[in-house]
Parts: sequence; C-alpha cells; structure tokens
Amino acid sequence: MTQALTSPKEDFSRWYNEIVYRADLAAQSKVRGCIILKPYGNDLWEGLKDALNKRFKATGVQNAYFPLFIPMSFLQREAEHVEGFSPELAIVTIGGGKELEEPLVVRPTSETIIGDSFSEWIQSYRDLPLLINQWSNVVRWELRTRPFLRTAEFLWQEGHTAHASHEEAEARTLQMLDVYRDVAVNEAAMPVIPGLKSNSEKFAGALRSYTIEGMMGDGKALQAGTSHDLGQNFAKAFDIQYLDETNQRQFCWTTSWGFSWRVIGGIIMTHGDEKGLRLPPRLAPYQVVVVPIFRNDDERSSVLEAIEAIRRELDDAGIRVHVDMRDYQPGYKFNDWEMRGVPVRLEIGPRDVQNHAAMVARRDIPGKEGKKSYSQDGLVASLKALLDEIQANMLQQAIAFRDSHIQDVTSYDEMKQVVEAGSFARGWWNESAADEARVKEETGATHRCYPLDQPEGSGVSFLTGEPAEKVALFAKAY
RNA sequence: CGGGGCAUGGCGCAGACUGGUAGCGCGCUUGCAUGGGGUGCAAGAGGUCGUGGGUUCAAAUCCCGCUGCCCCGACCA
Repeated sequence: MTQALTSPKEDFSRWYNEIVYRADLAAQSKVRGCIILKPYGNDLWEGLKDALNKRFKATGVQNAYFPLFIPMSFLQREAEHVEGFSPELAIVTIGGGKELEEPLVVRPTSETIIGDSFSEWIQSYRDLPLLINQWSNVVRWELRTRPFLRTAEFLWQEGHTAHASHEEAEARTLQMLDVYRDVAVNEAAMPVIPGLKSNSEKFAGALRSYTIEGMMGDGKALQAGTSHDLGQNFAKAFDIQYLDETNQRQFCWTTSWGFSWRVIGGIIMTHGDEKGLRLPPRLAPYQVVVVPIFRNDDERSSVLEAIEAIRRELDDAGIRVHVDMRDYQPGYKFNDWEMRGVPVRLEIGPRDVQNHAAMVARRDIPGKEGKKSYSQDGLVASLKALLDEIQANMLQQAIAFRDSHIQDVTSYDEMKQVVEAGSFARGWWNESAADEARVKEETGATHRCYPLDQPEGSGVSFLTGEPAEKVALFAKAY
C-alpha cells in the first residue's frame, strides 16, 4: 500500500516537497540545490511558456537568446548590480584546462550581456523601442534552496527593452507586469496583487521594481513575477545611446522583467490540498484522465472500445486527454491522478458502457460531491463546460482565501499579530529602512509591496502614528 | 560564516553503547486470485554500510582525518 500524503495543515513544508516529488513534477538532483524537471512538470512549464509567449507576441516582444557565460567585467560596470549579485555568483575560472585571463560568470540574470549587445544594436531613434525576450536558465548560488521556489539553477524568461523616453519605459514596465498578472490570474487561477517594491527590496540596479505577490495556502507571500524600470542606469553603464531626431546623442531608458518556474511552486501552494496537487485546467498537462474498469476479457474489450471512441472525440475537440492503461487497481489510479492534480477524471466500466454513461469526478470538489454520472451524449460539450467551471471555481476559491487573509492594521501591535497569525497586513506606512528592518527582525515579515491599487486620500502610519501617503503590504514570504 | 543533526539496497529506517561479516517497511519482479477508492497470498531480485587511514584474529559497529547532505539564522526570484 502506498503511503498517504502529509496533510498541508500538519506540515506545510513537508507536504509541499512530497507533492513536488510524488506528483511527478520534479526529481531530486544530485547536484546541490538543483532539481530535475520531469516530463509532467515540464509540460506544466511549457503551458506557462505558451501562455506568456502568446502575450509577448501580442505586445511586440521578440524572442532571442544570449550566452550563458558573462565576462566578470560586464557585471562590474553597474555598481549596485554587481554588489547585489556578487554573493550568489557561480564563477568559471578554468577553461580548456587553462586558467582564464578573465573569469566568466554563469549568468544570474542577463541585463549586462544584453545591455552590451543593445549598445551595438541601437544607433538611431528609429531602432527604438527594442523589445527582446529570452527563455533561459540562470544560476544563483543560494544558501538555502527549495524545489521550484529557490533552486541554484532555475528556468525563467527575462525580457529586456530599450526606449527613447522614460515615460515609455515606465509604461512598458507596467504593461509587462500586467501580462504577468493576467497569466497568473487567468491561466494559473492564482490571484496576485500587483505593486511597487520598497527601495530595499528592489532589483539591484533598478530605479523601480514592480511585483505581483501571491498568497500561498499557509498565508505566506510569493513574489511570482517582477518588472523593473531600470531608468538610465544600465544604459549609462553599457553605453546604450541613440541619435534623436535633432541629431543629439541620448541615453536609452531600459526595462527588464522576469517570470520563473517558481510559479509552478506557486500553483502547488495556492491550490494543493490534502489529496495532493490541483492543477488549473488551462495549464494541466492532462485535463481529463480516463480510468478503465473491468473484471474480465469480455468487459475489457467492450470498455476499451467505448473509451477509445470517447478519447478520440475529446482529442479531436482539443481536450488534453489521457487513458491510464497501467496495470494497477482502479483505486490506486484514482488516488494517483488526484495527487497529480488532473482536473477531471473519467471512470468508465461495464455499468457505464451499458448505460451509455461515464462517471465524472472533478478535482476542485473533493469526495463524493465532486462525482457525477454524465451521459456519453454531448460529453465533449459537458466536459468543456466543466473544465471552464473548474478553472473559474479554483480562482474563486483562491480569491476567497486570500481576501480573508488580508487584514487592515492601524498599529504596530496589530500588524505583528496579523503577520504572525499567517495573514498579510495592510496599512498606511512611510518608507524607512529602519522601520522595515524592525518589522523583519521582530516578526519575520517583510515589506511585500505598495499595491498599485491605492485607496483615496491619506492616513496615519501604523508604525509611527505620523501622517502617511501610501498603503503597504507586509507578510512572511517564500 | 555561526548553532544543531545525519550519512546503511530506489525511498524511509533499525542494527552501533556491549565488534563476529547486514535486517525491516514501502517500492520493484514473477505467479495466482482480485478489480466502481491506495486489494490479498506466495515466491524472488537488489547493499564492498559516504570516504581515507588506524586499532583488532575479526569493524556498519571503536579511534582519527576528510567529504557530502539536512535543519535553524544571515542572503535571495
């Protein structure tokens, strides 16, 4: 008998790891802090990539690819940038058996090497805006790692753009943030809060960093995507200049924005339950899985015949369907696919064949309530509608959870209580590095963002009692 | 880098204090039965006990060194 999964309520961390490995998303790698992305997990990642690529294309962004190795000197050109990334760099000092004249850094992000190219590609205002994205792996030697959420090597997408004006760059920064929000909410059914990062939390070298913050099932925050207005910092460091309409040399305004496989972790922790993973239908590698049930060869052939007809119909309709022909007990398969988060399970046995029906179990509603017999007539339409309903329902469940775990606070004590109870605290606040440090030290929470959606007027800081202009969000974070 | 643990078949662990050449559960293979919620019985395969050295007739076990990993903190998408 297979061992039961740890309940998320017992031990959220352990439950998370079990799902990653047992739901067949990833395998533990022998390399420190790395994971192996398994085919099922890769399909999930490909789904996210498709969703993003579609939107990038719609906003004029083109895909390209830049080298993995970056000369050390490139990083050193932007002071804040190198300072921010130095502690977590992997550096190559030997190549072809010889000590290199200049060490190569395994990219932790590509602003510098792409900036170097941009300086050559951009000559005229006619070359702007330049909108480039790359899908790649990056390496950050983190001290502590967690599958998908923080691995030494991770897969992501990083977009880099150059513009003639700051307004245009800032608009692009916000536009891409909204693309991330759109993908998180409408594809991953993961509600997120778009906002601005505090000075101390912003990207190393950026003027301003924006984020989308999600809330996980244990009330902790997850930064699910970031978009940076780099001002002219990198343009000046890499000499990205153009001649404007009046023949004047001008520095560009650049942006960068990234979205990583960390969101896979976000999906797990947003939707998962005591039975395992729950995948939103739009991203699920298999949307419908069919479990055949039979006792003997006669039943087997009639059941499989009926299943093949249904499978073909669903497949033709563009539904990602999989028939589980493995030689396991049906009960084992039910649990297995539940753990792997498949949104809809079809159970088809002799009784269903006889009744021209199919037993349909939906993953978003656990137990018997989620199980219902459907007629085989119009099954495709029924399942399409059901998948949409599940997608919407998962988002609603997540929104309801999130909204009930954000508390407005008016005093520090209140804020402390709220955060320690595993909720987000939202309150008026004046940015100050000292206050931020105090919050972190005393509660373990960090400033998450200033939500873009700010209330009217002004209020009073929960930390100091002084007048404040912005509302900030604090939470413990992954 | 500070504090604490662990290293034994694919996974989880016992054996160590009191040395005698390795065992359990899960998983895997085969057969029979079973099949609408993790099925049962039986028979199998699989380990030079992280690594280097020492003590001993004999080391998973005792002693010394090394390495790796995990947890708590600092750092981070």
